[in-house]
Amino acid sequence: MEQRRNERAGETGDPRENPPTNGIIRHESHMRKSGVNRPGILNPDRLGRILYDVPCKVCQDHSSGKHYGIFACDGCAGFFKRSIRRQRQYVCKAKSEGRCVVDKTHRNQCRACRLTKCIEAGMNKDGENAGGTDSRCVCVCARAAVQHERGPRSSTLRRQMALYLKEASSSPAPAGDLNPAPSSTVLNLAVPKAIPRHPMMPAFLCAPPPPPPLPAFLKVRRSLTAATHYVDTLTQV
Amino acid sequence: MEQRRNERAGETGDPRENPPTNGIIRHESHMRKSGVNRPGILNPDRLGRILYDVPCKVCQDHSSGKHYGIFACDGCAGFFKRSIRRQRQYVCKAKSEGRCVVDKTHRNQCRACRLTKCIEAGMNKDGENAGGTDSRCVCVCARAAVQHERGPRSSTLRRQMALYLKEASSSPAPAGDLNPAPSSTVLNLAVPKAIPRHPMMPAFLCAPPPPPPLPAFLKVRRSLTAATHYVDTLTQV
DNA sequence: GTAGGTCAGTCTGACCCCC
DNA sequence: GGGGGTCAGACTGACCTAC
Ligand SMILES: [Zn+2]
Ligand SMILES: [Zn+2]
Ligand SMILES: [Zn+2]
Ligand SMILES: [Zn+2]
Repeated sequence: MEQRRNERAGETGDPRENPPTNGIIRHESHMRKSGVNRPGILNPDRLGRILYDVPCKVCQDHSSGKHYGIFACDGCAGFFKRSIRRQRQYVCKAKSEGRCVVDKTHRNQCRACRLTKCIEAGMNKDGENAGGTDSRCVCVCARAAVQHERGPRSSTLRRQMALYLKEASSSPAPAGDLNPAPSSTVLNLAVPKAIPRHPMMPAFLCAPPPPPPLPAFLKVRRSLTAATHYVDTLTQV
Repeated sequence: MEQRRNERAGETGDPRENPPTNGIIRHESHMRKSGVNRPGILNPDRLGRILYDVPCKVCQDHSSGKHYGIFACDGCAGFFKRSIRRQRQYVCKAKSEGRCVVDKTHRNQCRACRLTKCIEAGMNKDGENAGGTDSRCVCVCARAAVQHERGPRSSTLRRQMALYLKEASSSPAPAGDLNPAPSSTVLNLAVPKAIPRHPMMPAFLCAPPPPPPLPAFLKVRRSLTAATHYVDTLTQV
């Protein structure tokens, strides 16, 4: 039988035609976010983050300081980080191959050209010795030496741990019946099993792939972003 | 002070360069999905859904039957539905304005041209009397008469209801202290308040915008998709 | 001050239910 | 058979913490 899904190849993501609602709303949405009480959202001390007079060297949007060696906006910085981290290989699909416009309005039209421009503009994973000339090979060739990851923040870990402990203590048994007692599961947190894991990856975040009694916080809302990266790294190394 | 976020305008979403992992994995991911036990995932009776010999009239991908009047793939059908439903207005950003290639590999490059091609190919919101000639105006002009929405499926409502009842009965008080007793909240489910709501929208899914004691299932995993539509509709009518 | 982390918001398309 | 709903997976960028 044909496996249709295997044929797929394209892009996926967010190429904003309708970006998230503006900041004010985001602010509010943060305030009433599920349970987590985020500390310093929209910290007044940091409202001057954006350098309105210094353009992003990649897309000419307002920059937010230097990123990877050049003045860049949050968008391009994040894009570059993700691309390197996940070792993305983009392909320009335009007819005029590799000549797509990369400015604030078009930067999400072609990832290949955006990344190329990032590199040409001098972005460098080391954040130094950039300049714009021969700083190539950051993403494509083997020299890419992916940037170091730090794993979840301590605050995140604390929050997830708290959440897990709370759940473990409240619900006697998840649902099934062949589950080990939750108490033993709690212990497992501190006693990492022999699961191969990324060095930066806190042990208890390495979910045992098969077993059913998954700790709840491994299915965090929807942002397994970090965890996903680790998996990528693991499988690719 | 400048409200930077207000300036934003672009696209956001999934323009697949790295689409979700193939079907087999999706299948498995469904099987071990959080709590929900989805009934007939990958139903063997429906594996013949795809018409491998009939191309999508929009992008030439394999079609899955007629959608909105023409043979179309799931992607184009979904794209058309979302565009109409949310009354999206796309703008072609290419230099050769409005002449972007729309095929399987390029269909996510330009939403404006994809929608245009959907319409030109004869897609019609009524799903009938199409043909490809004068069936325009489906999205831009007033004749668009957005398709009718049905609201969440009964099965979904049942699931969410069950989930909510379970939560309400287990956890004594969410976390705060000025929350009304959960029991009263349960009652609110059956006794819709005077909140203006979409006719298709089950009353208890109309979250009271300001109050803190939000029923848990209003923050369902991440798929408020349907609910979002309703909000859109509400504000736009 | 910049590196890396977080996560709400948005989109895509395979797959499902139901008339 | 096709309409509409579902939702995992993927991405973006504003904002945050930490070194
Ligand atoms: Zn930029
Ligand atoms: Zn390009
Ligand atoms: Zn198509
Ligand atoms: Zn176009």
